[in-house]
Amino acid sequence: MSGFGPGGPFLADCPGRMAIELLADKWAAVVLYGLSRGPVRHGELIELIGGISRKMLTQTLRRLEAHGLIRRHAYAEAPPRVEYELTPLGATLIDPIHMLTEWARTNGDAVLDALDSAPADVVPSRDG
Amino acid sequence: MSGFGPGGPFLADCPGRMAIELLADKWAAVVLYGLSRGPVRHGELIELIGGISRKMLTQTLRRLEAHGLIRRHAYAEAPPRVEYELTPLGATLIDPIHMLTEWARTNGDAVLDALDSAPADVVPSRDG
DNA sequence: CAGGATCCGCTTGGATACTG
DNA sequence: CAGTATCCAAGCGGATCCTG
Repeated sequence: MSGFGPGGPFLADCPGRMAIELLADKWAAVVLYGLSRGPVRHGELIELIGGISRKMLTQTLRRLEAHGLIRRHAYAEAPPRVEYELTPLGATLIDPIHMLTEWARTNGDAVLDALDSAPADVVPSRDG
Repeated sequence: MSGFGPGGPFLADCPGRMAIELLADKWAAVVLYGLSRGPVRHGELIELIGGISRKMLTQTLRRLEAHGLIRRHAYAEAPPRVEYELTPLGATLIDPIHMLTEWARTNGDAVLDALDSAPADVVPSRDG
């Protein structure tokens, strides 16, 4: 990160931004985490994750694949079977993601508590 | 996370999702990181981050404030001065975010390398 | 300087239907 | 089953103008 020296921008153009933008995606981290135990099929991921459409899943998988984080393996069978798995590079992201989930287990209640005493016009999906 | 037992969805409805969605935002993590050294003014954040519009910054700040991660302090002066700082709760998120930046420093090149040999129709802003 | 209000283009993302 | 293509509504996000 090159730290932030007084006066200069420290956040733009640093590699950390790439990691942030990689996960600044509704589904990227969730999909990666879903693959953390081993190869999973397309349909399995749909059920596993819950709430994601096939379109978004495919789109997310393609993106992660392009970034070298996952690998796609299509079997020439009928009916077709396609499995996705983490690459060694992708596997290194599991720890940071896991830290986030750990954080949530510890501080999740505090966040929900804060949301209760919030104006509610900033947070789209609370009660509705 | 309650692990994932065979058969049931493991990702929906777990507190980890909240943390993911909290940071699954183009600017949330970046703003938090920008505040990690102490109170910063609105205008300073604009220059510090680089690329964010005032509208998005304000919006992001409001959201983080609603989640109890940052605190807003407006001084009754002329010209107006408003500073933002992490709450103790928000400060606990710095470590996980820092892990991501560390990951990027280590694996950033590998990701960029993978992007080079990618179809390029999946990754919006590479060369253009 | 901080930030609300408005307008508007563009992207996001779901639903559906179709291919292999 | 896995994936694409098309349509379309909703929201994001920038530019601009205005207030305190």
